[in-house]
Amino acid sequence: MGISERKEREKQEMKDLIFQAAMDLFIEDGYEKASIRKIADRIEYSPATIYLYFKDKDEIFHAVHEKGFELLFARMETLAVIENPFQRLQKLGEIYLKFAYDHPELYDLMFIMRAPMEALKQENEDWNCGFKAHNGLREIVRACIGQGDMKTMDVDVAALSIWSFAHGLASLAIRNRLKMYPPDQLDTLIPDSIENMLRLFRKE
Amino acid sequence: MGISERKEREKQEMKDLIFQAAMDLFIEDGYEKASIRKIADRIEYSPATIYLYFKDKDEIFHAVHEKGFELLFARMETLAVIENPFQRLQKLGEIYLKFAYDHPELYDLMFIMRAPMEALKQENEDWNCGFKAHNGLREIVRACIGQGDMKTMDVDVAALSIWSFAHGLASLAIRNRLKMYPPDQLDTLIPDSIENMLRLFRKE
DNA sequence: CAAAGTTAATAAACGCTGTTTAGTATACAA
DNA sequence: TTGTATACTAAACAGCGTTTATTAACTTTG
Repeated sequence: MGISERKEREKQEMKDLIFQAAMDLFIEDGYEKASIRKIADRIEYSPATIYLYFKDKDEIFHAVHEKGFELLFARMETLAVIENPFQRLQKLGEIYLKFAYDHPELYDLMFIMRAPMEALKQENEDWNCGFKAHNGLREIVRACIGQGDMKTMDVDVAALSIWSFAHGLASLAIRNRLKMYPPDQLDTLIPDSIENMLRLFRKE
Repeated sequence: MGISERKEREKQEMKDLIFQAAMDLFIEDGYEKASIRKIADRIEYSPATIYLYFKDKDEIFHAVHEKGFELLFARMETLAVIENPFQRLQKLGEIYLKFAYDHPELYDLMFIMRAPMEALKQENEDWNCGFKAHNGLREIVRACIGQGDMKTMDVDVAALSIWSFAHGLASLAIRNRLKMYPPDQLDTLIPDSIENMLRLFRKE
């Protein structure tokens, strides 16, 4: 009996359809504009139908947030070919901040907004994407210190510090808190700050 | 004729009343719960009355955000008596992060939420609180470098880096992105990270 | 003092939001 | 063909920020 398989498939296709509409609307106009009703409108179903496939809005945007991590991880794959751990760290920072610059709404959802974390809480799940990303950073930091490219310090301390710095920079920019610097000054100030920070962590 | 003065005074008192209700609700339950209708309820006026004293919700929460900066600046006054610039920087970091820990909702409004920045945009004003706070940091950094307590680097680069690090730490914690570290590990990891970061900036 | 003008306050509505409920078709199984 | 399970939705609920029209009170003027 292939009927239940087809139904399963159709259910997944519908879920994908909803997700894709949510993703598109979100990327286009941000979280505020991506309402359940507009998602429903776009796929030409009623709002109530959405709730047959997703528990609530948080769950939809948790899915979008996961897709964001997929995009970030895809960009990170280029790291594997870099031999030198410190160069890998440098490139990781570049990728991370470029991602925030290219997809501010996605970055916002992944690292600033509350919605996707609320979805985790309800399902009693771990923040696996976040764990994986942070673990990537930690392993690079470990290699840097092990190789003697980075000053001797606790791996977790270094990883948390570097992430905090990068996230601070990205989130201050995204949430419009860098008004004290004119845009053209920021264009040099931000790369300079990153370079300077790497210099401080580097050994010698 | 003292009538117009009295009216002026009453107008200000009403504005204060609304502001105080907004502040209390916000501190108690956060931004989501502090709706115009609940503010109106609390002071026993109709929601429409609020709009006679504030242009919109953003303007109310811009006022709350300014009050937050007042509280932060009050805490910063203890810095003046510290002679050594690097100790002043250390203390500033401590005050900044303690503030974020003590008043997460206020910190959120001041440095993460979009609402108060939207209010600025509409009035075409500058982010004076932010400018003032950042200038305080910059002057301390300038003194540190001038005195030879901090490694030689551009003042703006150092100030932006330190702020980004501190804000990154605070905002990751407030927006629940540090789940990869159990709370008791964070209790030591965060102070260690701050100490380590200061060590990296310190000369010698 | 009464009439006119000004101001403060609000009830009700508008157009949104996320979510739930009850009911209707349709597709499948017996 | 009949009965049941499934997919879907119209309508409603309860909330939101905000605006409009109206009332009530107070102040000024003739």
